[in-house]
Amino acid sequence: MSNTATVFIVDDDEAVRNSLSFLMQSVGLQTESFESASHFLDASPAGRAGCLLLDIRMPGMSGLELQGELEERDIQLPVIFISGHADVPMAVRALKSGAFDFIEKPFNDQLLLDCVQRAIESDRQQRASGAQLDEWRDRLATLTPREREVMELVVEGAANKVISSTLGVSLKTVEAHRARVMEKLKADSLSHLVRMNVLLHSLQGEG
Amino acid sequence: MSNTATVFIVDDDEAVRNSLSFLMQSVGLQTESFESASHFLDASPAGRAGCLLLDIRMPGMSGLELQGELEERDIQLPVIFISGHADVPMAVRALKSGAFDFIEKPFNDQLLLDCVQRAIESDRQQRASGAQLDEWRDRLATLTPREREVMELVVEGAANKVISSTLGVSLKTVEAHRARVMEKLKADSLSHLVRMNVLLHSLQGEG
DNA sequence: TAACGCATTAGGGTTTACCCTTAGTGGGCG
DNA sequence: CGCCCACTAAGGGTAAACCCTAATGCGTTA
Repeated sequence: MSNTATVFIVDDDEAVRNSLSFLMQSVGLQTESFESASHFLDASPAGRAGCLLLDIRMPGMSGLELQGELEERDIQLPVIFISGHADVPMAVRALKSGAFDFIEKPFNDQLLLDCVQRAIESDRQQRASGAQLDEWRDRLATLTPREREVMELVVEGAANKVISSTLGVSLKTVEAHRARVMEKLKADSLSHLVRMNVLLHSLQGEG
Repeated sequence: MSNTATVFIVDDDEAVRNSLSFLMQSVGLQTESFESASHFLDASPAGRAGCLLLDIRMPGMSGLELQGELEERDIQLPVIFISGHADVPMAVRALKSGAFDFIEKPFNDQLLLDCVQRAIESDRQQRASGAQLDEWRDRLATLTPREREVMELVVEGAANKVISSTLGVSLKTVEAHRARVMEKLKADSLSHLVRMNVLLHSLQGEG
């Protein structure tokens, strides 16, 4: 997996791409440039770490449309918009759609580099916590329907006795399911189990 | 407590204030107008529900400065900026500082009303969950230092035996502290206790 | 059809948590 | 000084959770 941070550059103007790419490489950042949104999407950047420098006004798919498409495809990459002819509504829409920043040309080189570094760091943290959540989701997927049912009641704070009467099964059955839940989820304690679930559900509701 | 949603209007232009106020009242919204940021702050809007329509360019304290001051004072009110002479950096700064929206004059009446309704609804939900968190914080404050210490270990998943050796006290003492923790926090189960803590800590880290 | 995974039940034993009562010590306060 | 509170600790009992083993029925799949 290419986990090295990459600064993706999408701009229809070759001079701009080269300029940005040069600037990024001057501080040791790895870059990949694309002349259009569709070229970028074709390169399937899913799973790649880093950030995206995106021109907002381009022939074909616009920057805002590409941002929407990335959202659609669950490709989480911090997007820094760069535009020379931007108006306020554009900037507002971009930021409300989750853009990391919105920078006007001409820009200050150092400010852009700082912004890129923050975006990359943000992406890194996002991926770190995301990886943990993915692992939990994978483990959760290995539970049988019955086990998941028992788990939910356990997390809600129900005692085994309550769970057994709720599900209409014996106490011993609940104990068996519960033990398998703890084992499959690699939860070493009840609090661990509850924390997993709370964090999974809270992020599930947001995203 | 005045829990009715109020649309606060802060603009140095009386004509604009009247116009906005009239528009809001036309759909039954309660309004309060202020000619400057400081007048608004003097009215101590802390705890009031609703949203804030804020002109970005005013004599004295600017809209952006007022937004910062509200943040400083922990006054959480969705801010909708309204400006006739805004540039992109202003809008970017406002939104990155947490503004609910940023609207340019001249604006479409219906769009602004929709925005205000969304802001009020957002504020309502924020307050609902905030009230629960405040109650938990209050209960947490009633714990003695030792009780809090025990609670943290319990939440981390440590068994009483482990806690007793960690703190260097007897098992019985831990049981006593633990029982008082559950009682004071009105936690009816271990999962309840863990959920409280996770939610409190996750929001503590963000805000 | 045989093997497998799944859900279910069960016994027996160990460990842990929970509940109630009692009680000693040290600190701060009226 | 006496009182309240935090912290400590104990005994003793009940309930719940945890661990290991074992068995049955029921679908699906190899």
